[in-house]
Amino acid sequence: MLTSRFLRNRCGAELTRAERMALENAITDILDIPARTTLIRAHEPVHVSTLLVEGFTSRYIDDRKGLRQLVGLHVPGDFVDLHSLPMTTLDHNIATLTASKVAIIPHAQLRRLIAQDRELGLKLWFSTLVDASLHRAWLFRVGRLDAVGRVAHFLCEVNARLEAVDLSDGHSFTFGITQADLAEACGLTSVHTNRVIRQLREAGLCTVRAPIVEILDRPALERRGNFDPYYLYLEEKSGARPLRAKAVR
Amino acid sequence: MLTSRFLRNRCGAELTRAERMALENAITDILDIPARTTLIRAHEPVHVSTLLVEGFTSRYIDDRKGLRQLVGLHVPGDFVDLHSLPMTTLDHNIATLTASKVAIIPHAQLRRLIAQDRELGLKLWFSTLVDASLHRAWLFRVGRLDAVGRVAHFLCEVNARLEAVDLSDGHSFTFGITQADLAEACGLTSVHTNRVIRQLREAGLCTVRAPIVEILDRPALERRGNFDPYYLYLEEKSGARPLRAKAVR
DNA sequence: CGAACGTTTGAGATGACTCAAGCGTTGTGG
DNA sequence: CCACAACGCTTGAGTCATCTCAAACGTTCG
Repeated sequence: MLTSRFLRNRCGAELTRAERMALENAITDILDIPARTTLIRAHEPVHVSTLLVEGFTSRYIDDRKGLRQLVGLHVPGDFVDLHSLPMTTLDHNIATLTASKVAIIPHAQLRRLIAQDRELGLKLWFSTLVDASLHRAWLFRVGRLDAVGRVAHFLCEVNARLEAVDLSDGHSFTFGITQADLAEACGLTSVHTNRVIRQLREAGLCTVRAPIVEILDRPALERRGNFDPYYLYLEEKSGARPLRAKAVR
Repeated sequence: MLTSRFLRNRCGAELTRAERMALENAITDILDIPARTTLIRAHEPVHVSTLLVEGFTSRYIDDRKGLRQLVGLHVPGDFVDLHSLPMTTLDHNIATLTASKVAIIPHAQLRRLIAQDRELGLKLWFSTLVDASLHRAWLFRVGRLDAVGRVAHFLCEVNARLEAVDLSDGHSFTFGITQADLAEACGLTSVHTNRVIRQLREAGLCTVRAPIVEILDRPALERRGNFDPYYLYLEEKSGARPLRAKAVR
């Protein structure tokens, strides 16, 4: 099923069978998109939402001189532009990084689904908020970590997200982006990113080669990147997530 | 009215009189909170949402060594934790920067409002997505701008947001945060932030002194910070916002 | 085979950091 | 009402991480 990875393993927001069918039936188009293709341009009105089925896409913001900052990455199962539903136009661009397959769901369909099923509406809302949570983790990464830490944190995140949708076994995964992409995501230059990758390899933490990333020492890599997966809102493998304390106030 | 600044001047999402009244009536508490007080701790379950009425609050993430990255700032009129409604726990902490007044609305009330009024639900969703949009702009700032640019961009943002809620005349505003706060928001050290502020002053762009920020040359400051206010989703002063092109696909 | 693209490496420049000290307010208790 | 502690701001000097510029190398693909 095209939607089978959407909200997979997301804590408390997993879709019911009925919800998944409803979403599946709302799909009006399935498209194959080549790598490096812009899907959505900032400021232009949007009337459909795009569910990523295969491949990787990025959100990015350009400065006046053409320097680009990646502000988000999407993996299969993510809605890349669900937020266009309440917002109607976006503040950033969305483009494929690798060749991708996407499913199209018109906003009109989504509005109908939400009207019929309030729970599904809340889950869609939830999924856009996970994107916001990712943004915050990216801010932490870029604002507070050194270059090695940033790349380590980023790779830990991608590994965890792909693991949640069965595209990583936790130790290696296919990730066909360039070092320049990695650099744009981490706020580094591609030259320095290259050196960072070498350092990670020489430290025995991970290897990044062509389209394969191998995590050699996951605990050490997570430590180096100050990585805590809480922000991904994934289901804990061992039952309920530990709720640390009682309510505030 | 306590809610009068919520979504004020937000493009296409301004509340109707009825919606505002409904929200106002859902408030169960009004609290005065001193500066530097934690409102919400990451990972703890939340059952109410908090609307900021006066003062400034921040969202932040700590690393293992206690280094802090601000990942968000809230000004009067912002819901600081509306996203706790679909998410139930947060991935980050929220604390006051200055003495603040907040209004409390229980999640149960919000759920009731959304069930009664789908449009209001979409507007609440919208307001959480503006936060996400701010995160993206912060990522761009921290990932792609130099120190002077980051501070310039940040001050432009605060000025524009305060202007939208009538707390800035566009040229100066009260903003009682420390240089250390500014540094944590921009991914800099406080020492360097101090030097940056001097540079901005000497270049005649703005002054930051005690609780007052003065914008001396707004166009130049916005240029220096690569600032484009689109991402704030504010109402254009002169009628409709220019929609650059037709729909995608 | 050659062009295009991505990766790798080197050398030098520089922006931001660290450490350290001094200064100016503000608030508080003797 | 003064003294002093606490806090935030300011400045200097030296260091280091990352950037810039430049060139070489290896694949892939037409």
